[in-house]
Amino acid sequence: MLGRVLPTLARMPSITRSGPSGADRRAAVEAQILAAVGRLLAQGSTYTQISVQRILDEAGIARSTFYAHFRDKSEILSKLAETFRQRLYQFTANWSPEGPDGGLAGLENAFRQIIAFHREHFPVLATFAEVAAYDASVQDFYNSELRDFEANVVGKLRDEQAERRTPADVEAAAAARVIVWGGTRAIEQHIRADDGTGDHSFAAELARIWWYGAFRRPS
Amino acid sequence: MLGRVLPTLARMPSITRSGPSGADRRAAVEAQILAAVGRLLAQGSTYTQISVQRILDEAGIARSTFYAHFRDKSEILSKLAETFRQRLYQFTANWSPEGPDGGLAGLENAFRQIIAFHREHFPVLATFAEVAAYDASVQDFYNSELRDFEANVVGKLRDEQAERRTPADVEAAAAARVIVWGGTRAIEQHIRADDGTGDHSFAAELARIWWYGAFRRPS
DNA sequence: GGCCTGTCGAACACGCTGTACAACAGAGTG
DNA sequence: CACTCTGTTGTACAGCGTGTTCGACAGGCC
Repeated sequence: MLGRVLPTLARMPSITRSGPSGADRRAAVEAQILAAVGRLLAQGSTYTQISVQRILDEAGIARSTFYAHFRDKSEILSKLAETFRQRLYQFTANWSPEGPDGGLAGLENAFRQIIAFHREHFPVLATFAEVAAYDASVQDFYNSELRDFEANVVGKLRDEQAERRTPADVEAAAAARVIVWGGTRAIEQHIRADDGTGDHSFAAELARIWWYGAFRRPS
Repeated sequence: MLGRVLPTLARMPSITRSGPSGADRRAAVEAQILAAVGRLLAQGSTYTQISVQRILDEAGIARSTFYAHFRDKSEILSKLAETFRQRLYQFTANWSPEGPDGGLAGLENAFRQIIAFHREHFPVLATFAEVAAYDASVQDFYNSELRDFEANVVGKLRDEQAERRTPADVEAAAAARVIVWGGTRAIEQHIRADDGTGDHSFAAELARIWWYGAFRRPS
C-alpha cells in the first residue's frame, strides 16, 4: 500500500470505498464488485470484453480480495443472477388464459411489464444471454430459468387444450419453445433497436402473435 | 523446422497437410484453418473458448502463417461467414403468402428447409450468434444478415395488408422483429433440445404461429 | 495492550496474443 | 544447375490477463 511509503496518503485509495462498518465487510465487497460491473455494463462495454482487472479498478478492490470472494469472473454473474431469479417471469407466471386479468388483454399487459423490466435492467439481462452462449456455469442458471418458464407455458397450453379452448393439434412443447426462447430474444432485439416509444405496440404484437398463433389459433 | 536437425524426418509434419500444388497455397491455408475450426466446433467446443493456438495445432499451420492470412481470431468467422451469406434465408425469401408454393403449406415447407439447414450447419451457425453478442465485427455481418431478412418480412406483411389479406392493425415492423429474431433463436434452441425427430412438427408450429399470429391473424 | 479477521499490495507462474525475423522449401526461369 | 521469388516455418519476444501466494497492515473486539 502507499501508506508504507507515504504515510500521509495512507488512506487515499480508500476514499472511493465505503467505510467498513462491521462484520458485513464481506457483503460490502461483493456489492461493490456487482455495482462496478453494473456501471461498466451501463457504459456500453460487453461483459466478455471487460477484464477482471478493469472491474477491480472500477470497484477500488484489491486483486487478492476479489479472489477471496469469487472463484473467477463468471461467479460474478452467478451472484448477480441470484438478484434476478424468478423476478423475470413472475409476470407471465401470474397470467392465465381465462379470467378477469387474463385473456389477450392480460397477456398484453404482462408483456408491457416484461418489456419495461427488460428495459430497466437491459445491460445485465443481455449479459446473461451473451455469456450463457459459451460459459457452462452461466448457461446452467440462465437456461434453467427459461426452462422453468417454458414448462409453465406448456402447462398452460395443455390446460387450455383440455378445456377445448386451444386446438388439440397445437404442439404444446414446440409452441412453448417458440414463445419463450423466441420471445425473449425478440424482446432483447426490440430494446436494442427501439428507443422506448414502440414498447406498447411491440407488447401488443407479441401478445397477439402468441394469442392467435397458439392459444386461440383458428382451427 | 525439424529438418534442420533431423534431415530424414524433414517432411514428417507435412504429412497431415495437403501438398502445395501451385499459387493457390494461400487459399489452401485458409481452407485448412476454416476446416480445423469446423472440426473443433463439431467436437463440441465453444468458439470463444477455443484459442488460436488450439486451432493452429488442429490445422497443422504455423502461428506466423496464420497471422499472414488473418488479422485475428474473429476474421476467421468473417471469412467463414462469406460461405453462408444469403444461403440461410433464401428459403423464406422465395416464399410468398399467396400462390401455388405459398400460403401456410409453403411456409411450413420453407421452415422445414430452414431447420434442416440449421441442423446441418449447427456448430457454425450457433457460433455466429454466440460471437455476435460481444464482437463488433461479427455483429456487423450477422445482424445485417438478419436485418435484411427482417426487411423482407416487413415488405411481405405490408403487401398483404395492401391486399387486405392481413389485418391493417398488424404492426408490420414489430411482427417482423418477433418472427425473424425470435424465430432464429427458437430454431437454435430447438436443435439443441431435439434429436431431429421433432423437426417436422416444430416446423409446423413455427409456420402456424407466424401464419395465424400475423399473416392471417383474426381481426 | 494483544488477538482476529479481512483487505491490501506486490510478486509470481502460466497461458495466450500478435509481431518480427531469419531460415527454408518449392516452383519457375535462364 | 544456379538463381530468384513467394510463401511457410520455427523461434523468440513483448505485452496483457489470470489466478495464487504471502507478508504487511488496519479496524473491531476482548
